[in-house]
Amino acid sequence: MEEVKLPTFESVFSIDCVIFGFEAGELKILLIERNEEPFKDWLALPGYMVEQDESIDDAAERILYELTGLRDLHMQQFYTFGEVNRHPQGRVITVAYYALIRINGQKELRPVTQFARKAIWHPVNELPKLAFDHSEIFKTGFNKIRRRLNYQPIAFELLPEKFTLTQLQSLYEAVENKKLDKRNFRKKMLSFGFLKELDEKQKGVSYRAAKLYKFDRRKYAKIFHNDMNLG
Amino acid sequence: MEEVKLPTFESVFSIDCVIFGFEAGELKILLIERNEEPFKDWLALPGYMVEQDESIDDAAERILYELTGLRDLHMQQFYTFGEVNRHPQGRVITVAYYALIRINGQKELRPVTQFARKAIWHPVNELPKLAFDHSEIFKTGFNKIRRRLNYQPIAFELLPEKFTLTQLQSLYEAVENKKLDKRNFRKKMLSFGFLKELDEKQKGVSYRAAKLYKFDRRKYAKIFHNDMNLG
DNA sequence: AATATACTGTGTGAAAATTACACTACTAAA
DNA sequence: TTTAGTAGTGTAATTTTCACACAGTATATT
Repeated sequence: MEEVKLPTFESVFSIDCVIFGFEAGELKILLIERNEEPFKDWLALPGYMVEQDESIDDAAERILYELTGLRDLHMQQFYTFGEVNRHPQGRVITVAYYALIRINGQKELRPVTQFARKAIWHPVNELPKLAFDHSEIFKTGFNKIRRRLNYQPIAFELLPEKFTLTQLQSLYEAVENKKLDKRNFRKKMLSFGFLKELDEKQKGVSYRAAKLYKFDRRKYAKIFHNDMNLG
Repeated sequence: MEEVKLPTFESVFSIDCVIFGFEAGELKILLIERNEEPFKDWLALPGYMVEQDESIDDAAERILYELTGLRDLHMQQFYTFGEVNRHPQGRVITVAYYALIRINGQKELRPVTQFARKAIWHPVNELPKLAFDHSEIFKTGFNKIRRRLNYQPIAFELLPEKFTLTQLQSLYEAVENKKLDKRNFRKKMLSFGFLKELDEKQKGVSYRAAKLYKFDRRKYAKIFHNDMNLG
């Protein structure tokens, strides 16, 4: 980082977002390329300051939109980072949020402020060093969703609306970073009863097309008041 | 609440603590009686502002000590509350922490600031309305430890160092609010292998004394890298 | 010393869940 | 029509969970 004189400020709150996506069998997160000091040109989590008159949940939505152009995802707070010197310009306590979304080739990622030069999807495996303590924030968030995957229906937010069981399995394998047994996985998933088999098949593959399924949110809610146990 | 003119302030961070204790088969939390506006004379969670030059973890320790006289407990952050109007005097975002401790009859609870008149243990079942949004904070914290009880060895922080299996069971029953089967509970607990049977028995009971056990932190760490599954 | 009281400590069988494991069926492309 | 590549399926062994009841023992009471 260059030596530049920067203004300092008193206590402020900020938000940082860890947004997961799944594409080509690979788990990715959304990063921005910073266009301002400090850490100009570095990759960072989308994050910015909370305004006086907005709740932190609202701030998270706004900030993500401004830095990446993404809207209307259900973000969820997961941890607050409050070390004294985590930000070089002053005291900044940041509340970290995560969300999981379908990566949508056509939906363009376009920051609406100058603060981010661009937003990109980056595989979680080969992450470079990120600005501030963002590497740590990412790691904490990844552990969080890794655990939540097994008792909350978050996998379906990462997949297209219609998906094959193999896609679902490969998502679990990517997050848990281990191979699962195909027959056992399918048996268990279907036994929950919240997957709806469609009268449709996968298109555009050069081999036997698989059946498509949908996640049935209503059935899920009926069956589980809270948890599913994929332990 | 009375109509009093109060100063306002800009953004500040605060900490609120949800401290659980277990006594006489009952789960309790630590509350203070406020001695200052707003919510003077109300019961509240121990909580106060974070200073400029302390991390939030440090602040949590300091604040708990100042308001209750308690020290050296391992608190853990669990959620951050950031609604705009949660505090009548200005914008206050609060990071909530929990801890579980042995209630120790002889250890006196004595606030070291005038801000709290006194600190008391209150059963979690019949909680009155608390100051600010503290009822909500408590509820969130209680749900958190209810879940964590099943995959982290937190129960042992609430019990005396030497405890009987029946005491352990009644703690689980209090937190989960349901009866458990004695034989199955003991079988499963012992099967983990981290309870050390002592050559000692319960004292001062007017019936057959039960064996005492200790939680063996070293064995626990060896056996579980992370989790135990009491599902 | 006998008796009442109150909790401790223990085992088994049935049911359910988890695991390991391998081949045929199908589709598209060559 | 052949090839390449994934889809889709069942069973048996093992492990885990669950339901369930009574004799043993320390103390207090008479």
